[in-house]
Amino acid sequence: MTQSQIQLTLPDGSVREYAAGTTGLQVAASIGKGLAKAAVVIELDGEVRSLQLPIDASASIKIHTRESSEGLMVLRHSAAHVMADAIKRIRPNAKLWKGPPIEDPRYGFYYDIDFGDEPISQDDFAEIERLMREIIKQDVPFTLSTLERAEARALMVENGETYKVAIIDKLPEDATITFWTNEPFVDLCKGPHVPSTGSIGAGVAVLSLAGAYFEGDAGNKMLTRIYGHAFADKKAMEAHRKNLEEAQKRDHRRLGVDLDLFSTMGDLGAGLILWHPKGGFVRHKVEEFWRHQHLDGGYDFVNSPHIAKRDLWATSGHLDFYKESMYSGIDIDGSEYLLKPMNCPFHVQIFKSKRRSYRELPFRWAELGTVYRYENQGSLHGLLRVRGFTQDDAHLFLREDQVEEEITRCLHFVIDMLRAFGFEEYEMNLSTRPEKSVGDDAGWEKATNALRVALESVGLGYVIDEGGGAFYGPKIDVKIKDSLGRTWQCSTIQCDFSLPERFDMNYVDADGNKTRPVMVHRALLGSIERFFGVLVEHYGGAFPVWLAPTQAVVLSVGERHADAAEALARRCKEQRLRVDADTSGWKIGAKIRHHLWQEKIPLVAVLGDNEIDAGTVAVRSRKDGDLGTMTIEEFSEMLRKHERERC
RNA sequence: GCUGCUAUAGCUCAGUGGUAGAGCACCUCCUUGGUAAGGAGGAGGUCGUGGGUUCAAGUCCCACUAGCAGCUCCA
Repeated sequence: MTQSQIQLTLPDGSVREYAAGTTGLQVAASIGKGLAKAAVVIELDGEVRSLQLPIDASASIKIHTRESSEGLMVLRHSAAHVMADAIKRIRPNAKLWKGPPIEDPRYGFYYDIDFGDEPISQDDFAEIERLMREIIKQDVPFTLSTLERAEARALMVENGETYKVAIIDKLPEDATITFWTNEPFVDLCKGPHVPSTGSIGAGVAVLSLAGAYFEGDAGNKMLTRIYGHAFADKKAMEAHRKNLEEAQKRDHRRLGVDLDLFSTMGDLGAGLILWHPKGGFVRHKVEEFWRHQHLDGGYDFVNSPHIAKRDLWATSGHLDFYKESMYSGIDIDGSEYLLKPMNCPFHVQIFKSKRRSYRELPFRWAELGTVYRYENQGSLHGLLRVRGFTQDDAHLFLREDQVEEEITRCLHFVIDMLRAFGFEEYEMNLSTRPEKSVGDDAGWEKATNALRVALESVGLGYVIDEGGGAFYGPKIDVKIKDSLGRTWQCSTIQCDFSLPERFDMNYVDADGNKTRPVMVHRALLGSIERFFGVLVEHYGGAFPVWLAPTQAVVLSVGERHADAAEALARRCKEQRLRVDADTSGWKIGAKIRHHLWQEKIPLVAVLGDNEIDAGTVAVRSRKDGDLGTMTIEEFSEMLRKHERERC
């Protein structure tokens, strides 16, 4: 093989020979015309690269089409350039900062721009999109160029791109400064890009606009971030829009109003939740289940007040670390009391209320404790981010030799609990020691190891979040995936080296010596408010029979069936089944539509002449459709079965 | 907290300085029905709150409160 020949290994293992300097596009074309057309980028020895660049050395090669996630990332990056190009045409004085694609495929790409005194609004989106389509239609090639630092700087100064100049000035001495051009637009950029604007296709849209701090620092000036999205084709874009609509229909804030579950408005203040009777009932069922699980799991229940003297929070360290998110004091008899942001200091006080022996450990103390934290107004969000919420908190006080087993138990406990609510997929994180932290290396090592052993025992895989631990100890976070594939963080298991020290906790060990217990914080559902919000979105408001505030409605067909319907509902209620009767004058079709589809009640039981004669009901399920007729005994047994089996 | 947007009936929304509107929901009546909307009528609003401009403000301006999309933060 001469030096001017290179060998490219395809993903299927076959090897092809090309002249050095052949472009990715030419390689794709040599494999197939269709591939050349669909290709947007290649991967050479794992590095994603533009198709239009020459390949100089032998490598393994993979050609990504617009369908692959790598291909879409590049497509979106290129679309960001086209959007910037379009924006500069209507706002020539706008200064560009950065415009990357976004890893999470729910979002596409954005560009952060300083519009100065010529702001942009949503009304401009249509024009930006029109210009983008025009640029895409013109099929302008994306070309790479490299400039000397001085030239690069001069070019950006000339274009008025002060932010880009700043980026250049920050680049290391030996950095290669590259630009990508799609005439007439030039952008300081590493690439890679699609071959030409035409490759972006018709699946683009400008979607929203928001503020974003320069360099992501809240101390800096705020720029305008414009979000867009790009897909392989128009159809995929439409599918994405449909998805967004579906998510919107499931939005717990909307369902909270529609189904009369809870409210956040009213005159009580931001981030505070009113639980209406129906939401309150679901919460009751969740908490009832939670209590039963904890009793079975060897926990004891404790309770603590909402306020405590300032000193308690000074000792615990909360005042040092979280002062700005704690509510200001209440004066009681000349002492300052603070609203509790956490339950742990109280549980520590319970531990300290008497001398503890190693024989008593482990303690597993659980509390549904309501805490208050000041959250920035702008981050409040329905039930998911609030200022007052109830944690399903528990603290374990352990001997060192119990840590590994207890943490493993905890993690299994979490999974069992989440499964009951239909969450089957998890993402687990192990967060290790951050820079600013307390405790010694050996302690961190031991605790982190105990968490790792627990994670390995459940065998669901995990990701290490280096330095992501709390200042007082390492932690495991469990994220759940809902029915739309979105992830939510609820559960956390955290080791704590700080509080036992700060509160000088100890127990008497087998040798009669005072010994520090190990403390573990854990929350399974996290915040009941937040978990309920996730649950509403997960089920789309259609709670399963065991959780539903109303499990079934008996529908009378005509006036003469009203008494029988009322009687049946009453009989069910006597058996603690949550069954109502609808004896209104509506037609049967309208009743079914209302209860099953609008109120999202799991079951309806139709009662007319036929059923009364036979002593049956005609049952229809929201989930499974027509269940046919069944005796009243069979009907109530079915409800009881759902209740028992939590489905 | 920051940037932008928003606030009209229980809900969704229309109303571009000159006497507050629709659909759904609600109430009443008619209809007494057979598996995803029967019909008629009625009631319901200090237009988020407080200031200002104007002969006149739901509409324009300012502040506050609350919400939305992000950003920052999240023990």
